[in-house]
Amino acid sequence: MGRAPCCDKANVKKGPWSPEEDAKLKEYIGKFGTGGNWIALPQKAGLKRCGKSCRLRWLNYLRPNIKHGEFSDEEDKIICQLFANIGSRWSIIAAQLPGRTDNDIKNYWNTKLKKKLIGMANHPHHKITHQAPSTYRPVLQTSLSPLSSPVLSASSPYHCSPNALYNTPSALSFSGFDHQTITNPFSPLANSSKILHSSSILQCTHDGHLSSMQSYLMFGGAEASCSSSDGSCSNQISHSRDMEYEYGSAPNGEKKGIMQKFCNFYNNALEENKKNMLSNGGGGDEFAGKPHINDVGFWEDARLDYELEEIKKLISSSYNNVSSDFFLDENKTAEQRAMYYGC
DNA sequence: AACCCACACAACCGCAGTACT
DNA sequence: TAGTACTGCGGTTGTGTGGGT
Repeated sequence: MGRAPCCDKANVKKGPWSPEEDAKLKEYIGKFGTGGNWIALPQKAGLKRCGKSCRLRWLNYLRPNIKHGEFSDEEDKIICQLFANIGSRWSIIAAQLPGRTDNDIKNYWNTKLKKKLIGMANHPHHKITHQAPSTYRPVLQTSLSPLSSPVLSASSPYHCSPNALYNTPSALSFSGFDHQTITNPFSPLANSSKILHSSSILQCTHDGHLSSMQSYLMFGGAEASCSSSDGSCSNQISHSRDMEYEYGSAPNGEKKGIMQKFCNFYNNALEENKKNMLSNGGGGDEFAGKPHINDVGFWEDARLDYELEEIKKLISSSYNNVSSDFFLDENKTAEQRAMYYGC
């Protein structure tokens, strides 16, 4: 037996709110507050709405100091920074942006910001082969091969240690059921709602080439998090956890922070865009006026109420270690990984 | 002018967590 | 301790609108 519905579905109005309904709700809450009981509120306020609907309408639209309209560059930065670290925890992200709601930010991310970042990553000059030393991130380079290109053929010219195993990030996406094809994770296909996620074990041959040993498929959306309560995704995930992990740091032992990579990625995109602007004679610069991430105060003046460590603590039940387990973390989304790859 | 499509935003749905009895 | 009610959250869907053909 399922749980009781929160309201009588047959007798509640659905769909867009009318100005009259808005006024009623505003007036009632103005006089009496929510009373800590959203379920009872609509009846008291004379509204034929579900309590949840009233709550949403109030929180996302009617309550005072709600900010609507364009997001500022500053807000963009904060959203990107937090998303790269904590993922789609919109309520936590919203807590850093006064006047913005989680719903607002979620919509903004899904409709604009994500596309902007993916667009930056798709820039022909931003293939990570230009940015990542092939000696320690061979797999990442191949992950950005053109759509439908054969993946990791025996002649792949990447340097690696003989017999070392490499785990390809699970965010690498298949464009179809052909598991021999790995698509560019920045491609629109990787952004479609029904794609396959893959994870492969790759082995270095004695002559220093990579060969594919084993692949795993994961059904679900591009941002599959396998958070289903029935644990149906656990099989695929456990494979990843068992794999040897080879590229968590640079050969010199330097730890590459996620945000440092994202900053490099963002800045490179900015620089390339400027160069293109100059060579093309200007016009249509979507990044015009954007601050440089290395600029003094770029991040500093985006003061957050939560320090990163605090946020990590907040979400520790879901994420164990943001940086060192990045690729093994099945909760990382395609966009988060895209940021990592792109940097 | 009519139709189609893409986009942005609002709203809904279902689940998980928490408080209360 | 178990069951229930309620809230909050994140993912998804629905709807209105504007642009292109």
